[in-house]
Amino acid sequence: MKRKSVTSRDVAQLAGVSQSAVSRSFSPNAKVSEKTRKKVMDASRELGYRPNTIARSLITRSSRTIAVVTYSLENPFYSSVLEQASRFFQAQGYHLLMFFAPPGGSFDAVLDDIIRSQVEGVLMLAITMTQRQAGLVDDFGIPVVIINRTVDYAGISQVSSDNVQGGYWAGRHLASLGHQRIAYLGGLPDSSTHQQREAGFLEGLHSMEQACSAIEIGNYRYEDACEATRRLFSAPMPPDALFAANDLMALAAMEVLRHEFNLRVPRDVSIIGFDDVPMAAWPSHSLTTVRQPVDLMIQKATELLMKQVAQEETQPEHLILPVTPMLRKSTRHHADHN
Amino acid sequence: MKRKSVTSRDVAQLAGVSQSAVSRSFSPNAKVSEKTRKKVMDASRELGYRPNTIARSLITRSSRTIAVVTYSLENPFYSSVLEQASRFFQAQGYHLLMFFAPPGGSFDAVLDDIIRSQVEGVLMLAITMTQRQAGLVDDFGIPVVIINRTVDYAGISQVSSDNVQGGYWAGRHLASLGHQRIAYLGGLPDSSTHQQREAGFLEGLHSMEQACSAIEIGNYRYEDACEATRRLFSAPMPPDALFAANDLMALAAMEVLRHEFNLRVPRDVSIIGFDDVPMAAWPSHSLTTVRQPVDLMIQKATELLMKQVAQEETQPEHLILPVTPMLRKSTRHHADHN
DNA sequence: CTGAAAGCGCTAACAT
DNA sequence: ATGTTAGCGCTTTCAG
Repeated sequence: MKRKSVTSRDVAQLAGVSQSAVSRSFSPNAKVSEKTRKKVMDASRELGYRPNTIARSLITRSSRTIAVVTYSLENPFYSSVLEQASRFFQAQGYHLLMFFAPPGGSFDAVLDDIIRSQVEGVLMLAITMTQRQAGLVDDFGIPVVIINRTVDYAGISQVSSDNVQGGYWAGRHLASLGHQRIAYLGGLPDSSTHQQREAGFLEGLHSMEQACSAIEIGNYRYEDACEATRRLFSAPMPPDALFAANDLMALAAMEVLRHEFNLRVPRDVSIIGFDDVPMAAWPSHSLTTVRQPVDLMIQKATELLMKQVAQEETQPEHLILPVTPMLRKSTRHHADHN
Repeated sequence: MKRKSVTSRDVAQLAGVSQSAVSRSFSPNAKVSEKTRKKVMDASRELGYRPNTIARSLITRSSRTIAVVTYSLENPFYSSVLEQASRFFQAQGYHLLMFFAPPGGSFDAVLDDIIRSQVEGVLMLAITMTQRQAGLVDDFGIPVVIINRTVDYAGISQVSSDNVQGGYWAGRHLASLGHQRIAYLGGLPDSSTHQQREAGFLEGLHSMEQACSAIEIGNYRYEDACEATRRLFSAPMPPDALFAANDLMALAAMEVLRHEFNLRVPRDVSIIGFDDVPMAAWPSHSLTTVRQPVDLMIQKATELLMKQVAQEETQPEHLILPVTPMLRKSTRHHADHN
């Protein structure tokens, strides 16, 4: 039960070689004769030796560790990012160290924690940062890629999708369907995604000479979205169409409308979401939505981060990837409108 | 852009104290005068100094890191575990290091990786281990807690729920409803949860003098469960009731039955799931299921692991927590049966 | 209370 | 190709 602590010295002694020969034997591209390597490996096996990664990190100054920062994993989008990114980095000998930002959000303490931990890069999942905070991490010279949020600061890389365009399409589409009272179910008010989707949406409506009839906030969460939907549809003149800033909220609205207000979707109300989570395609929901290119976002973000970690001088990039409207059955068909 | 590398020596020099005074100033329970500590803190702030956690780990022999091992985060149950466990450990100055087991599953390489990384504990999420593998980690003297799986090995701690009892209830309940052709939609065949739920289910049916009419495997995954459901209900004598080994598969079955086979749930087919994920309670699904006490499982597992990490001599425990039947609308009411 | 000195386990020159 | 030596940045005796 006691912690074994077999060091390279122990192995060297047993194998009858120097300690550095042991070290070399465990380095992929070192110059060791097959004979010594074999002696070392045999001795290692016998003693159950494993190189101590921490000692290695101290001297090579590379922890082979990437920090992942997020507020929550409730949205499957982010657990998906986490899983894919982790597999990607793991394949290159890196590992992810988790940091959850406190709900309330004194994000600064987490930042401090991250810097102490000597990670070589930071992956931010949907973290809303101020320019000051972005500058703070940047000053430390540690590569950062932020996924699904933008911040008005050039020094760190950002990968997001075209939220404005997605919102614009949603607005125009609902208006083109002949809806007259079109509402917006917003996400976290401070988030760039919320703001951009809303801005695009309003512009889309405007381009069809319509305005937004009502706005409520669901904070990207299921329960909050249910509440917001109840408020929207308890009004004297309830909406006849709804754009939600993500799928989870769109689905929440659909549940509330169908089962509490006895409204039919899309007959009485059209709904559009954002993300295209797997569940959106389930036949029961068949949610019309704006697809974010999740896999591509993850791929770009991880590659970008890896590149910055590997090479000293790489310029930050701001990537905005295209979204795709997914027409399903939660919105009226054009022919339906009178 | 260059990596800053401010060391305690730099701070000491600026503050006009010794390097060890700096170290002491950053140790919570060290004996330093307020005066020196202040000098040190001021100098630290000026230089942007952060103690190097890696160097500290090397000497204290404690990485303050816990490994989390999982196959996938597709099931929200596990992202939930991850988030809650992470917050718990973070509050005590520990962080989680992610390890994803390869899909095919040469789990041994991951084990080696984990040992090298000098973590102080391991949290296994739904990892199916052989006795040999369990013994291997145990031999290293590193505390392990395995959540939602059992393995026939006493040396490591295990936290699961009463799968046998849950399956038993499902079997008896479906039989008591008057169903005649009751099928099982299984999870990963090798997993202890699958085996225990199935065993309990068959026993429950048996206690009502019924047998299981058909078994198909859905591997705990949505798509696989859809396929399995199609096979089950394409048979000449399709089931009139179904017990799925988790909610995700139960919901998949519900989608397929309603939208591909035009069957009504529960009128034509009763369905019972396992887990009680949030989605199960959505009115559209209203899935009758066996609730696992997720929060309690997480709490017990993290506390157990923390205890073992903190104290050398703690006995492994095998916890089996009680499950709760959640009667919703995917199963017939008793009065319905003729 | 504070500084000097000795490593933690390893890698990376530098000799040999 | 191998051994010797000098640290990586920090914590922790040990004197003073």
